[in-house]
Amino acid sequence: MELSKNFEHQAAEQKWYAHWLDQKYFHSIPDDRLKEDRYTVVIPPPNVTGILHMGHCLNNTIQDILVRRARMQGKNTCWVPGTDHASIATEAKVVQMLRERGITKSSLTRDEFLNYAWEWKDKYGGIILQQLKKLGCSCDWDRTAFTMDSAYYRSVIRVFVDLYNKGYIYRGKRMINWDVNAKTALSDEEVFRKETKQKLYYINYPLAVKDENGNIKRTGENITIATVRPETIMADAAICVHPADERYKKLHGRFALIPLIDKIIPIITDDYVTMEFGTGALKITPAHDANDYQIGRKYGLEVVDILNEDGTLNKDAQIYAGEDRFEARKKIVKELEEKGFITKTEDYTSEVGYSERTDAVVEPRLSLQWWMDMKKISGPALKAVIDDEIKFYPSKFKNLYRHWMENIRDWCISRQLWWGHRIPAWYDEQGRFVVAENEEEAKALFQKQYSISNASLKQDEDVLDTWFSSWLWPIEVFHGMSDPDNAEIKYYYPTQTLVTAPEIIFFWVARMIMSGFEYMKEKPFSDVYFTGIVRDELGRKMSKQLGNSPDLLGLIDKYGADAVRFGTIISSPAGNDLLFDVKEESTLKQGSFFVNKIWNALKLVKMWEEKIEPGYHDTDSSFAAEWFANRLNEVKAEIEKLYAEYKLSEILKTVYSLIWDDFCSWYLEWVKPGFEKPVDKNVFEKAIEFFEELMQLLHPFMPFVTEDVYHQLKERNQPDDLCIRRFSPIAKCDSTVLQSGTLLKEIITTIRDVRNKNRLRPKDPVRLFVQAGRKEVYEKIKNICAVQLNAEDILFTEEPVPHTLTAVIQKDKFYIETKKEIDNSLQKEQLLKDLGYQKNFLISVEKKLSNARFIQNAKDEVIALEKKKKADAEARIKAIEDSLSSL
RNA sequence: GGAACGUUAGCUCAGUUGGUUUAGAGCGCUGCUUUGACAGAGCAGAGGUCACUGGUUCGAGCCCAGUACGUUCCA
Repeated sequence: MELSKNFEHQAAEQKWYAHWLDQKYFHSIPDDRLKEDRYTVVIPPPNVTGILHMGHCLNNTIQDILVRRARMQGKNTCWVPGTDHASIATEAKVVQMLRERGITKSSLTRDEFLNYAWEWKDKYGGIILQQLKKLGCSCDWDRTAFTMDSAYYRSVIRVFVDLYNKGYIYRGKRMINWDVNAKTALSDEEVFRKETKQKLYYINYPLAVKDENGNIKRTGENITIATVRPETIMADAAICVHPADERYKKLHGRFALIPLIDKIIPIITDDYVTMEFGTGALKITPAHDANDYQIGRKYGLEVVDILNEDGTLNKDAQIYAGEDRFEARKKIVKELEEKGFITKTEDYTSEVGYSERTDAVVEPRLSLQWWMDMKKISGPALKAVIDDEIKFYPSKFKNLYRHWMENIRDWCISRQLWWGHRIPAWYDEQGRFVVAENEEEAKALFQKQYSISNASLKQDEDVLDTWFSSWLWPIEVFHGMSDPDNAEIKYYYPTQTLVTAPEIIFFWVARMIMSGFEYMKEKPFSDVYFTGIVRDELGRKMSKQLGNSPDLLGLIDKYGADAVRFGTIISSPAGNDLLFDVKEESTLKQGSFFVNKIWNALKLVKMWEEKIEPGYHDTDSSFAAEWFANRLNEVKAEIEKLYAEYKLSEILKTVYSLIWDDFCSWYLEWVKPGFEKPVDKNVFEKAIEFFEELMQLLHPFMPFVTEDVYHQLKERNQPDDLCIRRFSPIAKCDSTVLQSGTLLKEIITTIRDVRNKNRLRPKDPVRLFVQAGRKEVYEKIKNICAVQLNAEDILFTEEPVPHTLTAVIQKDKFYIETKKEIDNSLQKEQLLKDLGYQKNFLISVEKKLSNARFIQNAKDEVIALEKKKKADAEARIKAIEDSLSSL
């Protein structure tokens, strides 16, 4: 069959992906393979609203590499795909869709809205899963899960009820991130911080004293505080200074008055205050700042909330009620200025939180929410990571994890949204509540707890944080919660490797570990591989906000999925961030060039097939095959080690070089038949065999081209596909053969260089004389040398050969005889340069060896090595000097 | 402000417990080579006082301290 000029990626991708699916290679069912012979991975579920960006591409390519390799190791391999329901993002999408149809959310009932939401989800949700197929991901699509599948939904509710009954979940008024436009609590990851220019206002608070009768009198003095939020002064509960701050020592325990409203507040001390910032005096506003809230709790300060849920001031503010917070700020500043309270205004830039969804400035707000007490559940999860029962790659994340776990804070799990798992709390008209899986049970509980039969109950309007469902992912994708102890959960749990982004180490990874120990009494996975952060060529993090993620599907279409996978992995060293050059697409080009190289090597080898002549034996190529077989095994052993450390980019580089350099540039050139020469059948078959193994090593990284080439190499009977071909065991390698190969390469390179430098054209024939100690080494490689160097003859000599070009390789001397005029000056220059290097080197070694303290302290083998270096250098110097004198 | 990590060739990175020839790779760059696998190529080459300053050591890219810069996370 005629091969196309280039690899046609579009057709091949479609063909092979369909074939793999058709053969059900990605489908796993529990079987009798041992525990160590199974490999399970659960996908970090992308948002159901998501579309493929670089982060997904990196993350899922890595998973696919690991999974494909495991499959080729003969393991029962199961990669579970799916999506999460992404409450906030999805609800926003649905609201937007409704708006386009002229419907407002407020005009709908909850059920009506949810109908629209499901409609949206069924129509547009999960596009990303289709995109993962384009990338070649070998997920078991029969297992596609969704965090709001009905069984999954029930499990989340059951977990909530269970944790509530254990006393881990409570309802409380606490500080949260509040989106004043969407009127919902936000999790921290839904808040993004932006450098924002602000003004820092210096405001005088008059000092006051209280007499025994509680009357307040101004002292006539002031204390000046600095704030960027003057509109919140009415909510101040104290002024705080550093206990060691000399300026304020005399004010400890005194009082001040809030300007404009003349409310008296205490002056307290805490070392939280930074003396150098502003005036060193800090206003404490517990209701409107998270840190101030902590201080307020510590000292039992009053909490005055002056904001409504839409960000306007309320009546407790006493002044400017009903005004928006930023309008109120302007007016208050004006009034403060007019009344002489403001002493100074400075420009000030700091990070301000904005809602990812509405871009509103996030308001720290006290709000009645559901919380989870994390200290009660975190213990085993911390221990498992500290003790390396769960291993982190790279391990630096262990510290980060430990720090977070040791300072863990309660988790706000409620969201003021409709799309999600509705909180199973039921309230009566008086606000009393019970937590139960359904209304019927709630009624029974009310009866039991409050002796009220048939209470009129209303379910909580809010839903749970999406992470409160995805933390059950490794369990519930196998129905371990909804159908405990079923055969699948017993077989697949715990999973092996979790591949995820470091950003969600707390939100997701830590919580999965906690839920794993809580509900399965066992870790959810053994290894966690954290990918780098994807950045653009300017070093900026790729994000939705910046819109600097490339169009992956466009790139796959242009360069092919294999090239995209190559480009992603090659620029992603383990444990480091990935700088993806979107502009030049340089690594994608490199990937597609690599595909082209492989394709051309295939064309070359296939051409030989027709030239096979039975009975023809090419003995010259036997060394080449012997060397390559050893080289292959050497690399296979290296790769094995690298996989154990998840050094995937290193593996890809190694295989790339093995294919391009060792196989194409050396091996194929060494066995290539001469012009119009026949081909030895053995040579051809060996080449095919090596090619197959190379494709196999590369397959996890570049599945399409490798599978295609595998089938081009030979006619195959089903089910002989590369995708499921078992790796052959790694044989020991013969270092003598490898050394001879290195010598051969060095000879070819060096003599080519000499030819180059002396302007000998490749076609100009030469004769080569070798003056070497061990001739037997040369017997094996000399014919290859002759062909590669276009040498008419290779002869041994005991004496320098006059009127030749010379070269020194290792300890051996080479004389190149040519009919062309020889320019000795170049030769001399080169040799002198080399000689200088060697002499300097020798001096440094001799210095070491003549140092008594070195001889005294260094290990024997180190000394022996230095002595060998010395001997080698001396031999080389002698060889170079001999060559020089023969010129 | 606190913490963690990093700083090696123009760019992106390797460099294993300090000694393995006065530092390696890929890409880029420079020169040469165009009819048989591939110019999306081949062959060769140039390019680095390992951020800085001290210290430990017979010996430091590697260990220690400090400085500068950068990134991330937490406030």
